Amino acid sequence: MSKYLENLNEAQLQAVINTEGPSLVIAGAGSGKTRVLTNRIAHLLSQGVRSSAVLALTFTNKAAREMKERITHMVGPQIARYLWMGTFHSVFSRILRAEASTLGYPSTFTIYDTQDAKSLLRTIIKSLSLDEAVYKPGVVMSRISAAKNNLVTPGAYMANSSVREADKMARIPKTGEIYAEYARRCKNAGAMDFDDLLLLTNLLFRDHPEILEKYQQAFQYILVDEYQDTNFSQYMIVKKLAEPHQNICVVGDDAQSIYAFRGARIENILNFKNDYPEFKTYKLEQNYRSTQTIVNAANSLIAKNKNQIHKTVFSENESGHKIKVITAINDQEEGFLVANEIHEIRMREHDNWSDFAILYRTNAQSRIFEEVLRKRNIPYKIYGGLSFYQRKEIKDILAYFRLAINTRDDESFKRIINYPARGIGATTIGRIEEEASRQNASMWEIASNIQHLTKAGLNSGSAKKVTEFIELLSRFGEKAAQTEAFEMAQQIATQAGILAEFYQDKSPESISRSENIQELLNAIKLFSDSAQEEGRDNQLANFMEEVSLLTDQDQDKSDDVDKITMMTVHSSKGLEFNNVFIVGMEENLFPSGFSGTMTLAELEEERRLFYVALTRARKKAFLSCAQQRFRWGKLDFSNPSRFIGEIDLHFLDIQNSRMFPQFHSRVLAEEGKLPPQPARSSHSQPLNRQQQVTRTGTTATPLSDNFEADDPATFEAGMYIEHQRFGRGKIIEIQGVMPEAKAKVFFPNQGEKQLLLKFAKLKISR
DNA sequence: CCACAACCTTTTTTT
DNA sequence: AAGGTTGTGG
Repeated sequence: MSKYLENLNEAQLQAVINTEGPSLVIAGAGSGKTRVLTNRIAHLLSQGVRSSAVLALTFTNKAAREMKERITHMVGPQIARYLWMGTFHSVFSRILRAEASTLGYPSTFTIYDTQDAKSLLRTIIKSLSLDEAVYKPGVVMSRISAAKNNLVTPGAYMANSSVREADKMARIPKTGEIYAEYARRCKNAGAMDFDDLLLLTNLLFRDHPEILEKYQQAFQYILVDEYQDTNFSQYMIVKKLAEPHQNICVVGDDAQSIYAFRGARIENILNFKNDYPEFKTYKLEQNYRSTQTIVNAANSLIAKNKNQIHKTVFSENESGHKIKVITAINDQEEGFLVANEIHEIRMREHDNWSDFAILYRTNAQSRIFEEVLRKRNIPYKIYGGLSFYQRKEIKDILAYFRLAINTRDDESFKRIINYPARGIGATTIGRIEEEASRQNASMWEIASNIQHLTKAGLNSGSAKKVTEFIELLSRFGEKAAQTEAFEMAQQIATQAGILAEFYQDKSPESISRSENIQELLNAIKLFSDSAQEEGRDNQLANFMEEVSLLTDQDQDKSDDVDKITMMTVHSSKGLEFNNVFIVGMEENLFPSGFSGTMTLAELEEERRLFYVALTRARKKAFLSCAQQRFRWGKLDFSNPSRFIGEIDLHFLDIQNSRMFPQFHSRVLAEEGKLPPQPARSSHSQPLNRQQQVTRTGTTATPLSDNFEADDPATFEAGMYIEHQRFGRGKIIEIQGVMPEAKAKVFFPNQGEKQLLLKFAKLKISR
C-alpha cells in the first residue's frame, strides 16, 4: 500500500484513492480536509500523473504554500515544483500574463488593488460631475464587483433593464456609465482589478476556444478547495476547464460558507450533483479538532440552515467544558474579564500564550484588547488590519516600481508624480489627466510629449518639472528589465529621493517609516535570492507579480515567539487553538431594542420597529457623534445638552422606509417614554423559543445547553446568536416627511436608550 | 500655481 | 491613519 494511504480513516481514504471523475468531498470543520487534498495529489503523482497536469486552487496563498510544502515533503521538490497550485487569482493572473496580447493587454499589466480602484472611481465620478456623496466609490465599486463576478460586462450591464432599474431605485442610475468608463480607463492603464483577473479569464476562454482547449489539455486533474466560497466567475472557469475530462474534485462544506458578501455562491456546492451527474460524494464527518460540546453547539446552529447537504459531524474527543458566556457592561470590562480569564486558564492548564486566540468580527475591535494585554505584559500578535503592503510609505515606493514596469499605470503615476514634492500641484496633474482622458491615452503618454503638455495647458515651468519626472522614471524603466530586483529597488529608493526624505526628519513616525522601507528592501532581497536559487526570474516585475496578490494572512509573521493570537473570525478559518475567546458578541446579539417582554408574535406584528434618532438643524453633528459612540464607545453621556431641541424620536419601519408618526406621538405623548424595557431579570414573559424570528434575511437562533452563562438573566433575555447583516445601523433615506433627510437607524443599547430618553424629555419639557 | 497646516470623513469580513 | 477638502500665504 502506498504510504500516502496510511493514517486515513475510511472516508478520507476513499476520497484519496478515487481519483477519476467528478468527486464532491464534504469536509466538516476540523475533519482533515487538507490532509485529504495533499494525499490525493501525492497519490495522483505516484500513479504517474505529471505534476504540471494537476491544477489545485486554494483560497489563500498561505493554504497553497502549506499544501505545496507538505507535498514537496512527500514527493520531493523536483516533482512538486511543477504543480499548478495557488489561489484563483494568482494562477489565472499567471495565465493572463501569458495570454495578455490576445486580450490587448501588456504582459506586464498592473493589478489594481482596492485602493487604486476606489481612487480611480472617485476621479471618474468627479469627471462625470456626479455627487460623490450620492455615488459613493465604495458602493459603486461593490456594484461593479458584483457585476464582474457574475460575468456582466459593461455592455451587458447597460443593456440589462433589471439592473438599471435597481440602480434607479437606489438613486444611482449612472452606475452603468461609471462602470463602462472604469473599464475603459483600466484598459488604457494596462491594469486589471481583482475581479478582472477572473472575468478576463472567462472572456479569454469564451472568445478563444483554442486557448481554452490548450488549458483543458494541460490540466488533466483539477482540485478546488473551499468550493462553497467560489463565486460565479470562478465557478465558470472551473467548469469550462473540467469539461472534457471531468476529473474534478471539489472540497468544501456548505456549512462554512462565509464569503457571500463578496459574491460567493453556496449553490455552487449544493448544485454540484447537477453539474456532474456522475459524481461521487465523500463525507468527512469526524471532527478531530474540537470537543464534543463544541461540535454539538455548532451542529445545533447549523441545523437551522435551509438547503443543506446533510451530514453528521461528530467528535470522539472528550466532551470538554461548556462554552462559557461572559457578560460585560462595556468594552473596557470585556477586555478586563478576558484578560482575567486568560490568566486563570494559563495558571490552571499551563498553556502557552500561543494556545490562546482572541477572535472578533472587525479588525478595529482589536484595539481594546491590545491595550489590556499590553498593560499586563502579555505578548500578542495581530493578524490583519493594516497590512504591511498597505502602508503609505510602502505603497509609495511600490508605485515607483509599478510605474517603471508599466508606464500606463495612471494610479501609480498620480501617486508619485509629486512625491517627494517636486512642485507639481493638483492643477497640473488635473490638466494632464483631462488631456489623457480626451485623447484616450494614459497620463504617461501625455506627460512624455511636450506638445501634449502644452496642449493640456501647462506653462513652461510646470512642463519642465513634469518632463524631469518622466526622465527619471524612464531611466528606471530601462534598467528594470535587465537589473536584478534588489539592486533596482535600492536605486529607485535612493535616486527618487525617498530615503533622503526620511533622513532629514527624525520624528519617531518617520523612523518607523524608514524602517518599513528597509524591511521592504529586505523582502525584495529575500525574494530575489530564492528566485535565483530556484532558477526563476528575479526582476522587479516578478516581485511585483507576487506582491500584488498577497494578503494579510499570507504574511508569515510566525516569529516563533510565544504569543497570543488576535484576528478576525474570518481569518481564523481552519486554525486551531486550545482556548478561544470570541469577543464583541453584542454586535451579534439580538438587538436590545427587540428583547424584552415583547413576544415574537408581537414583534412580527409591530413589523420591526426600530428607534431612529434624527436631528434637524444639527443632524450631522449627532450622526457623527452617534458613529463615534458605536466605534469608540466615547460619546459623552454627561453632556447631552449639545443636542437639546434638535432631536426627535421616531419609529421607523425599515422594510418600507416609512415613518410612523402615530407611534411617535403615542409614545411621546403617553409617558415621554420608550416602549417596555427588556425584562432583563424577569422570566415572567420569556420569549417563545420555538419560533424563529427572521428579518431581512437573517435568522435568530436560540442557543442550546452547550453553553453556560455567569448571569442567567441576561442569558435568558438576550442570548441569541444571529447571522446578522452588518452592524447595528443602516443608513436609510426617509421619504415623505423630509425627502432630503437621511438618518442613521440604529438599535440602541441600554445606555443609548437612556440618552435618547433624555433628549425626548428635554424636548417635551420645552 | 504650489506648499503646508488644519480640519473632516471614513472602514465588515478578503482575493 | 490616510486621504480629501479648505484656508492661508508665498
